Amino acid sequence: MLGVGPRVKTIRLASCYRASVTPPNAERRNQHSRRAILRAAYELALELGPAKVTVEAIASRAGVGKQTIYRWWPSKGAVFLDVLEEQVGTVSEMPDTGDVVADLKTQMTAVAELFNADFARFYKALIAEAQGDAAVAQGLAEQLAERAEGPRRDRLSKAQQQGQIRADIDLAAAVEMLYAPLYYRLLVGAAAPDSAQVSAVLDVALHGLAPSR
Amino acid sequence: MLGVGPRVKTIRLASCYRASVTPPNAERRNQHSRRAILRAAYELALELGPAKVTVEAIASRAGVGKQTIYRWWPSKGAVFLDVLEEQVGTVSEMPDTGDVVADLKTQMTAVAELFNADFARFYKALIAEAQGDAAVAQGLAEQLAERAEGPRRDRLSKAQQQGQIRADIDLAAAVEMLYAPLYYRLLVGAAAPDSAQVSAVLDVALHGLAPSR
Amino acid sequence: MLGVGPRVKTIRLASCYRASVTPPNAERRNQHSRRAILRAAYELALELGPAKVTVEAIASRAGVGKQTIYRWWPSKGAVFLDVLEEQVGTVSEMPDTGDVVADLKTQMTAVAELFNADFARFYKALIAEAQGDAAVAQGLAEQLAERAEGPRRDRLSKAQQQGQIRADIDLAAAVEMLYAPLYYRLLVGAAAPDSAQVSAVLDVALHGLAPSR
Amino acid sequence: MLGVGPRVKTIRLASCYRASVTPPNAERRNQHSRRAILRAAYELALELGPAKVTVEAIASRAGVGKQTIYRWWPSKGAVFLDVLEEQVGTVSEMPDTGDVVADLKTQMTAVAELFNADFARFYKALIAEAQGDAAVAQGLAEQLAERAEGPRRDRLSKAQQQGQIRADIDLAAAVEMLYAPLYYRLLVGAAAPDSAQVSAVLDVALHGLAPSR
DNA sequence: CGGTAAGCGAGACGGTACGTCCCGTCTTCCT
DNA sequence: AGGAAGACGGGACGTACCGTCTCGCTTACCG
Repeated sequence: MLGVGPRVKTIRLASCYRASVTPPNAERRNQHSRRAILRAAYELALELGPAKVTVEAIASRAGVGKQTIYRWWPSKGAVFLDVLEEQVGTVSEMPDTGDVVADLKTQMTAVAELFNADFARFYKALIAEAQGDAAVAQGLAEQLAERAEGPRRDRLSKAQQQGQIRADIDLAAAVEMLYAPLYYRLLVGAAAPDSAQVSAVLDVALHGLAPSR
Repeated sequence: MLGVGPRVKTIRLASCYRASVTPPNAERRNQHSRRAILRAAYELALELGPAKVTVEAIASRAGVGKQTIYRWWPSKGAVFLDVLEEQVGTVSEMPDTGDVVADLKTQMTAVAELFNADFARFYKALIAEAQGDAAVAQGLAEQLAERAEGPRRDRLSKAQQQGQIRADIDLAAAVEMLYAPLYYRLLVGAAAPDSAQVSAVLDVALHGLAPSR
Repeated sequence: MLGVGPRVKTIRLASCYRASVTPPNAERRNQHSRRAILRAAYELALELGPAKVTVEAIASRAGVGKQTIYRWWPSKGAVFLDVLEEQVGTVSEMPDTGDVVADLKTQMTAVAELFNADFARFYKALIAEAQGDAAVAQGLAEQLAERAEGPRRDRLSKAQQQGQIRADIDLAAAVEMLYAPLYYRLLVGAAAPDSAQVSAVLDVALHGLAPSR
Repeated sequence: MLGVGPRVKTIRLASCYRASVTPPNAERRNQHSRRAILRAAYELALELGPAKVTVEAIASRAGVGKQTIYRWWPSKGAVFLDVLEEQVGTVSEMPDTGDVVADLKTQMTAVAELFNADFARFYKALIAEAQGDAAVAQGLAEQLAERAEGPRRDRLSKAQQQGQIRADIDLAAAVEMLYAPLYYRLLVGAAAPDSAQVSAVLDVALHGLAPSR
């Protein structure tokens, strides 16, 4: 019957990456298949919308065996995470013209536009996936912290040193306040993020809610 | 003999047309079952974590036929939305002591605590569900807009009239800036929201990033 | 909120068009599973009686996924038909001692006994299934014609050539007359078939109703 | 919840008719509903084919509440049995012209025609139902014995007394031999019964298989 | 330079959950 | 009280995917 022969190569370890005793040899990995899988996953997320992408559909679209996916990624969400890494390079850089307000406006607007584009469907799929898969959640958080929040915090830090920003500001909180509204609208809001929102947020963030003395 | 002839496969629902059907008579609805279903859905979301709750488990836990769920809700997410409506009444009220900053701190801290409690797992399940179900997404957005953002905006509006807040502030943006960081951490951040975050956010929000003249 | 909008109901499969799909690869079929399924179906038909056997019970008893049944058989009845094919070999052979009357008595008694044994419950289940499934009905008829009636007709034909049976007899009708009473009692009669019935039938069949000249 | 209030009026007794402690008052029975139910059951059996008729469909077609069916019949099969009683009167009479062979041919041909007509679908539905419902099986057997076999046996008996049939014939077996082939073809045969079959059967039955001395 | 072991495509397998249909019981309201 | 209507708890249906497991087939390395 099925299952005879040498088995139990892998030990289940749900929330953690790869636990096979004989991991696949990465050097022999077929890069063509890898790219086809990432591409298919991205396309399908755009086409079908978040949460309707299946592993079988990815494999089929990529012209790949299902096992090839499971050999290299522990879950569908992990594939999505890899896709993300390839897609978001574009907006993770922070411009630096010397004018921090202008730079923030530039970059926040770019993010808002990204969240309005096709990419939004994919990103929502990934975040939904993360709610049920701790490894994906962690990967997403790390990606966000290192690739997105880091440069933003650095930019604010520089501005702070230049005196464009108050010295006693908690920069992490500042970054969250500036960008979280964009994520909020993406994930739970009725409206999509736009440049009007960016302007309003920047206005409040710069001058504060308190009336001027 | 059997099985000869062309293999057939039925087409996915969506590609067949749909016809409306007499809706169930709401007056005869069994309120006991309704409550048992909402209760079971909430408990299971807490116990199993987001994305592992099944309709069958809800029905079984509630001592109810599956059809009774499908009769009254179009999807699992819709059940979650109804649960939400029953659960969040507690934090949707906005205190009004006359001191808007103190009130915000009180209420934001309450929300942060809620997002740290069991409720967080449930809320994440709901938001994940919303990514794949447009009706749930819309319901969630409406719930948020009407029950949560509305009172908050109203409170800020009153404070604005009292001169505690600048007159030229976009209140919707302000509310988003204050609360979005909490949602951001709940859904995508590495850390959970806490009172330190609340303090930092309020500090930035009140006095702004710009250095005092 | 949720659930507003027109209630919808999906249309029954039959009214949607069907599309053929790649059939499974018969070479890779797991013979162990196949046998376990046939065995489980037979056992359950005996234990639970006709019409209480479910596909889920067969799959569970066989230690098999439901899909493995649906992959290889179009319906529960088709499984039963395959079981039949494996079970009835025993009584489909026709003895040939040279004395056609003795041979008929031997074989008809064997059939009567089969219809009194556990097998009867199974056979009734199959025939009931056939009433609602044209493919099963056809398969059953073919099985009967080829495996049962054929050899019987052949035996009578040989006897006819040997002068043991009138030359102008319609052999198909003769076979039906001899065996149909057994099926009749199995399916609709109050009493079960027995050797007394066999004797009575043979007596009438041999010498006819008409008084001797 | 459901099920509070006075309950347990009826005791389940699967294989037996009616076991309510307070049976309904037959005098107050709505004869209009009764007829509508029988009529709907018959029509649906013809239209949908055997085994696809549901109680809900009968109730709906008859413009009747489901409970009205369950109040007066223990099962769907019992309804079918009642329908049968109304439908088969026509062919249960046995003609008596004095010529038993002619009479048999007349009546067997009538039965064969009935089994070719729409009625066949209904009758097959009933017999299929009987395989899974002992009460229906018993009712069917009784109906058959009393209404069909009885008159036929009586006719043969009379012919026997008149010397048209051998004195030492087992009349029950004779009746079975004559009519069982018709049922056989109806239920499991490939071909439908017809007048050619009737003639062939009568030929064999009258003169026997054995060669004339 | 031919053997062998890995990655690969394909897809069958044991499962779980889906959303639907229908069962037989029940409750409500109407006649 | 009987009946039309239909909500209810339950259970089976046939389908979609899951993640695991063979199968042959390249393909690249190694003896």
